[in-house]
Amino acid sequence: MAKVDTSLVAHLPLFGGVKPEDLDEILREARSARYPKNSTIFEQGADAQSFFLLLHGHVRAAKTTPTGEQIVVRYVSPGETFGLAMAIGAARYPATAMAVDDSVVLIWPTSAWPRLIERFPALAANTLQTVGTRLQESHTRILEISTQQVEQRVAHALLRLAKQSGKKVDHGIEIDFPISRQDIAQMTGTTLHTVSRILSGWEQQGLVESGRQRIILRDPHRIVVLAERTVDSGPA
Amino acid sequence: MAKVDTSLVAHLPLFGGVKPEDLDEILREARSARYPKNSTIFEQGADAQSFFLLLHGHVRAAKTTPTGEQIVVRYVSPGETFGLAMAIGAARYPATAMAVDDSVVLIWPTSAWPRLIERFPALAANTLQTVGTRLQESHTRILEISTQQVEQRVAHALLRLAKQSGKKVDHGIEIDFPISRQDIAQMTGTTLHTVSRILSGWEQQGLVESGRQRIILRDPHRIVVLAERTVDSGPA
DNA sequence: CCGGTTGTTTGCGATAGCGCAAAACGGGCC
DNA sequence: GGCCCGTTTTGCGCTATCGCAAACAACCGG
Repeated sequence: MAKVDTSLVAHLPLFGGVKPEDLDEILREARSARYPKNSTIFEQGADAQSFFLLLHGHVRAAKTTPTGEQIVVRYVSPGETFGLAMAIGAARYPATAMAVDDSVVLIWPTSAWPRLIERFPALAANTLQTVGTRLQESHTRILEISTQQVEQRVAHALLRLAKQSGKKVDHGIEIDFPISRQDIAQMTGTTLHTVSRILSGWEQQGLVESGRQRIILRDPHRIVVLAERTVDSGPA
Repeated sequence: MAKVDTSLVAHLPLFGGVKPEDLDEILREARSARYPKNSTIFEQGADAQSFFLLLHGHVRAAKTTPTGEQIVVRYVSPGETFGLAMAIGAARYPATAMAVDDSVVLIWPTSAWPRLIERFPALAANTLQTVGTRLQESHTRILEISTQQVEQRVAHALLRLAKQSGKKVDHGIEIDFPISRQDIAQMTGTTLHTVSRILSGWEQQGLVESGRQRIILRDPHRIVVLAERTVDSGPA
């Protein structure tokens, strides 16, 4: 099995307060794997046999209703954990994880978790911190869906994606993984049609440039303004 | 200061895996306080100086936008913790907590948390579990707001309230704390007007009986049906 | 280089739910 | 017992957004 260099992961929040030699021990329990673009890492409802740390690539976590509709729970960036079902005492994954880019992950067996946190309590504290942060973000998202119009929500979503995974390009910021209108719709609680209309509009105003699964923010500042705009009318 | 009997709280999830004598030590760091109905326990944005365990009563956690709109994040029931800002490494409370009933809480200073989890790692593990569960519930809520119609969402909200804080009464289940249409609107991402219309309709069909800040589910079973109903039309 | 597949754009109704306004209601307080 | 205030109800027009359908466009594999 490929050995993972501790120096590559030592700085991650997950391992804060863990001594280097302990880190080595933790990593010895993991294996690494590569998931090609568009492959499924685990499926909602499946036995939660493992938990993951993303090293390279991007992973989309999505939740599906009984009737087949989905929402994107989040996009996972390198350095983040996902599939932490055991942290909440769940035996099954509450969402589906799919690689949106060729991705590399570290995989621990779920069964190792209790022992790991007992030996290295910092792991539990760190995980609590990240899960807590996600909870707060989740509440913010509920607040937005509940109180803002679609256009503002899409603006917020793009700004967040740009912050999280934006790559500077010539004149603007590009979201550096493939993302469709449908995906954005599923992040903002709307339909791909509405997202398409909004982006078309923005494109005409020079706010963004976009194409097939590709979005570049050309004028982030004005998008921020849009995101914060109150419901009342624009320029009379 | 009133001494808290360990036997009253020993069974709570928060203290799972904590030895009785340790529990005693943990409780010694807390003080208890009583908040009368409608009093504010802490305000969004305030310094997170304490975290709380609810012993009696009910607490509403709500988040407010810059423009003054709010959502109800959750209702806290006895035995649950709240105000865990430190768990996510936040210096300020992300929401406002208000007692909806006369309530009694245990209060620990935020500063005690790091020491507590170091000495009693089970606390971190237990808290991780509850925060993780809340995160999942939060995702479920996003899924509902994004994919269901208002009526279904209200149905789900009432069923959850009934499960969490329902009191059996003559013919039905009563939500055993004061809750207004506005509150329900803020839980489901709609307006008090719409909630009022829906409840009026349900009342006529004998599904619920309600009044000023009071709701009784008369026919939970049919409400479940409503909650699960797909968007398509009702009886042709 | 071509055909198929997947993602995007856009037009055009249809409508669920909002927002405003006003009236009715209920309960506690003096 | 009567008044005042917060809550609830309800009517009515409005519109943001959906939903469907159809035409495009871009990429992929052969």
